[in-house]
Amino acid sequence: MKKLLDIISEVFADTFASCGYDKKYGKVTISNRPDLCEFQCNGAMAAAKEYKKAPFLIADEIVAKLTEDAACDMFEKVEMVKPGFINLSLSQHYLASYVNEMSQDETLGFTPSGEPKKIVIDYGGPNVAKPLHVGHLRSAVIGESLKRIHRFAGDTVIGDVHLGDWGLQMGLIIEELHCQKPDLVYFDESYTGEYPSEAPFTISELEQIYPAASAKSKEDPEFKEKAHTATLKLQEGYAPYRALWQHILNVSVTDLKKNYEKLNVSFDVWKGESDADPYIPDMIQMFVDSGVAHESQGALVIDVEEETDTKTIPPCIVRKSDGAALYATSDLATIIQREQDYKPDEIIYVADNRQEMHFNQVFRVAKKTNLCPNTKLTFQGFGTMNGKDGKPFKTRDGGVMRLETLIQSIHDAVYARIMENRTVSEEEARTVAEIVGLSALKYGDLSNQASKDYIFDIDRFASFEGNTGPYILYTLVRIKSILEKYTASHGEATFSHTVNTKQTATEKTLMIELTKFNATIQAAYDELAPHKICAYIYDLSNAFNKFYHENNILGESDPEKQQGFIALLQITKNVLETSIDLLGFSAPDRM
RNA sequence: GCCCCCAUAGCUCAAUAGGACAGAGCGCCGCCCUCCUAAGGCGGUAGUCCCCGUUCGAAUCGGGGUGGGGGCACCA
Repeated sequence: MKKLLDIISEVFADTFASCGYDKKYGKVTISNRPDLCEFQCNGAMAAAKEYKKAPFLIADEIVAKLTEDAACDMFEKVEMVKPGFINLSLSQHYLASYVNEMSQDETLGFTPSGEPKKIVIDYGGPNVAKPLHVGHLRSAVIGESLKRIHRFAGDTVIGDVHLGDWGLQMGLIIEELHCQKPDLVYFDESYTGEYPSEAPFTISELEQIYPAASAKSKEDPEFKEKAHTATLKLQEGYAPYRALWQHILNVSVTDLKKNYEKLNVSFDVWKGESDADPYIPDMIQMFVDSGVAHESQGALVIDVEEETDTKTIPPCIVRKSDGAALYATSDLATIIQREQDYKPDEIIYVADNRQEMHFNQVFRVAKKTNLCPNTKLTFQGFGTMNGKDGKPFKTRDGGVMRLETLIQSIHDAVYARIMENRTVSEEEARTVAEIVGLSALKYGDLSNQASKDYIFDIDRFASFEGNTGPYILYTLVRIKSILEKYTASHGEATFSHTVNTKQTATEKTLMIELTKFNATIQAAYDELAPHKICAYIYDLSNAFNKFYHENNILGESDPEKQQGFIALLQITKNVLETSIDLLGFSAPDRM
């Protein structure tokens, strides 16, 4: 479905053209003065520059032309104001027909502007054997939303968790296991049998093994050396270590999946750095053969400076002086792997802002060496999650908070709020608290621009008042409740109503708000900006609540008018539900 | 030292092409529940870090400052 603003803009563009002006000045926008009008066109003022003519004269011409044209039944009002604004109000029957059409559409009137693409979204980046902490939250929450928005727009999306499952950390764990459980068959070099299918450790053991190993390696050079050797053996394919590594991976991934599930975050593929490893030798060889790479201080590097740079961007190191691969190597090899496996049109990396230069380097190397000539590489950085003091979010004692702990505290806060003045069973309150808590957490994060730092304030996010997830859910629950009551007395078959062609003020405002859905989703899609969806559903919820207060829906005596109300509630519910799904959470039936 | 990002009401965030009077929420002060969930609605309070410039018009663009965060090759 065409966006309402585009339809109106076309009418205006034609009018500008027929008056002898460039079509481009016909652009119509949402009014920023709702007290004066619903939509506005400022083109006359922009055109005044080009045509050296007073803006109000141009605007007058346009208004006059528009008023005599038939298209004018679209509008209730078209008028010129002061310097050269053209103010519009939409006619009620036109608005109603637009909303009705929208409600019949599977995607609620949203038709993506471009061709469907294939996209890989790289979000997550957890390390195996380490619990998720708050630093993983934003990547997961933002990435998940972007994935859903792209899918809604018809794109094929592959969400990849991109595990940190390779490198020295694995050697450290293996070596520490060696110390703690030397009798395991994996450490018996004479062992020739099958390796057990059961992992020789639990997730909680694993979680304590890594920090122990990491600490030990800092104090004990001999241990570090052994870990290094173990890493090397693993990477060379030494069977017992490979078997052990597989166990570490399995145990860890099972646990990670469980935790991501709590966040309503899921990945299509669980690939990791290890999957890129096989591509590294050939890639390095290609870098050398093609002459783009050169040696510098013992390392193999590729220059990525460009003439237009305002800042110096250092060469990208693709091989350390000891011959080992590093972060950039792995990311480059991953691009090759993705090209081979998926041939994506675009790869979007959702990562901390601090990694911007790293990705900049990687992207430039990839383009320079033709790893992915037809693939757009996008870095979507996100800011730091700070505590109320404005400094990076920490636990009371200054440590890194586990994600589980954070989620639990949100649940508790919401649970307490529900129990405060409700008499639902404790059990129901628990279930509802999880759903509502997730909305608090995700909405709190996503309502901010991704690239900016934000302050994580659990009390504010979990509040049921103001611009919060729970407030949105509350509005949705209220609509559901009314529809349920209506259905109980009128039966299911009554849901084919259409919205009213004569509207009260708040009813019309609500409808206009609904028409903005497709443009909002388009903007969120184009700009990778879930916060625009948050802002939209907050406005929509407010519009609904005002309508709700002005009109008694179930008590309406005119059955036709009431049916119109019900239709309006239906579509409002659909838009809200669809929107929160794009953000990655859902609503309970009651709260 | 060099470079990048950020700066909007007491606090947390918006602002769709450079457009009209910079919008919300929290907080604070009033008013509204015999009525579909008052978890709400209505009204009041208060702001673009500073200076200069471009423009009919600047939070937005340019120049200069101040303050905060971050990055500057073998960590990820």
